[in-house]
Amino acid sequence: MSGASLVWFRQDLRLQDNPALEASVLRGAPVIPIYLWAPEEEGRWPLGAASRWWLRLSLEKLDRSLRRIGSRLIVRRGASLASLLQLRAETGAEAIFWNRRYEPMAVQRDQDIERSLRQEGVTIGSHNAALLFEPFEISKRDGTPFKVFTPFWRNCLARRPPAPPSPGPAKLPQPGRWPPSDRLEELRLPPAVNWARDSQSTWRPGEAGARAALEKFLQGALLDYPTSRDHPDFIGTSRLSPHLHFGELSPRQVWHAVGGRLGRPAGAGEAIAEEAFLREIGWREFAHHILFHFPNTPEKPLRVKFASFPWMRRPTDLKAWQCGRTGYPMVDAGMRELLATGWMHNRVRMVVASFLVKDLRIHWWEGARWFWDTLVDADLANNTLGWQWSAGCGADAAPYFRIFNPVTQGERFDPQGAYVRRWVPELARLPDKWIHRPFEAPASVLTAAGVRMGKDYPSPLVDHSRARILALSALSEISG
DNA sequence: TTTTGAGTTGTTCGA
DNA sequence: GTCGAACAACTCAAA
Repeated sequence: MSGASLVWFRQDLRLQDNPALEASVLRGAPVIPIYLWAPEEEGRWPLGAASRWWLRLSLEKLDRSLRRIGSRLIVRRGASLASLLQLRAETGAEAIFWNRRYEPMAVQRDQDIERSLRQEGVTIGSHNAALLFEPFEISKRDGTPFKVFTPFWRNCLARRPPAPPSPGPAKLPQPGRWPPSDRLEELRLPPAVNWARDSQSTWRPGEAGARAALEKFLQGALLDYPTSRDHPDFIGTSRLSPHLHFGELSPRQVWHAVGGRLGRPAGAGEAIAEEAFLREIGWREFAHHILFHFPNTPEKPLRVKFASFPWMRRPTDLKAWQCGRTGYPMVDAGMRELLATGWMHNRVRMVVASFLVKDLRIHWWEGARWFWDTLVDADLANNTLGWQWSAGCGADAAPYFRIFNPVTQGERFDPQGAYVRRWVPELARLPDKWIHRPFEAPASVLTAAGVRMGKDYPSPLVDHSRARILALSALSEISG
């Protein structure tokens, strides 16, 4: 019999629709599933606290699922190449399979590893589990990558649709003897401080949780998605982002589940909703496309003239933004939701991002870094695209004059103030009229609601209309 | 090569 | 209260 196959799990923590796993089964030899913990190989972006919390639970679930089909997950700390060579020596493995990643550090590392292992005579198989379309297969007519979303997505939709997802293996062939595994506790994944108090009740990491979330979304919120996705006070979005990031669910599964629902006549409303939702999956594709072709965007603006933008250094204001104490209820509610649950509603992400980069004129890096540490769905491609877009220096960036007004956004998308009341409880007793602008409320109203401005709730860090004008003039400095 | 139309998510002002 | 126009100039994609 030929030597065993290693299946190297990375951001593909699932058994279904997992091409690397399938390839290893097809090979016919014993299969040894492994996970390698090497945060120092992630460059400037080692997993943040919220992601580590998620990863810990997801790995546990993966191990349990593997045990149900006669296998298990072998975990190792330390440099990936060294671990792979060590595992090969211990098990006599002759082939290694993995699914591709697209972050610049990971691409480089994987290439190096592949070269070294091939020299050792190991068979390597790398597959696509994370994207509907490979970034290196999509290009404009002239061969260069797209930089605008709409033509990019049109091009994707005109292609052969992604293959249907495959079911997971019913059984995995075991090796005669299992190599030793580090215990998950030894990786010290979850942060010492349990900052994610509410995360446990909000999320169900792992493949089963991911499929349940998808199912729930398809049967519930999808139909109203085009409008309800903008209202942060109830669950109008899919909340699939962390599952997709860790690969507990594949975009192919989402694509086919959305398009291929049985027993429902596809009315016009449904078609519009499905299209709108798949478009968001398209943005995820686009973010990976941009990151793959412009690998320095996590640190450098895509539009080079932004390199000279006069960003401000104001650590106290940054801290206030992080803790949700800016004096703008919509911003503060979002930042507190993030700290409590490891997630923030998309509409609110745009509001808080605009506030940081336009009202405070703090560098988008600071926002990107904070999101990286606190989001359970932190994803280098999405995070980079989102922050550069907000700052106006990225792909398809917002026009210079698009500066969100945190009060207007609150009144439009959280008209009853339910979202603010939930996350900024000290304002809960304010009437709707003032909930998004407590700093303008008459003294009597504040007293009646038990709010002392500057004590129970902070006065605004900046005056928005003034900050807006300053942002516009700063932007005009770098144009022309 | 040149030209043309278009580009996720907004705000404000004045009629 | 509602509505349309103005808000830069630039870059991108495709004809």
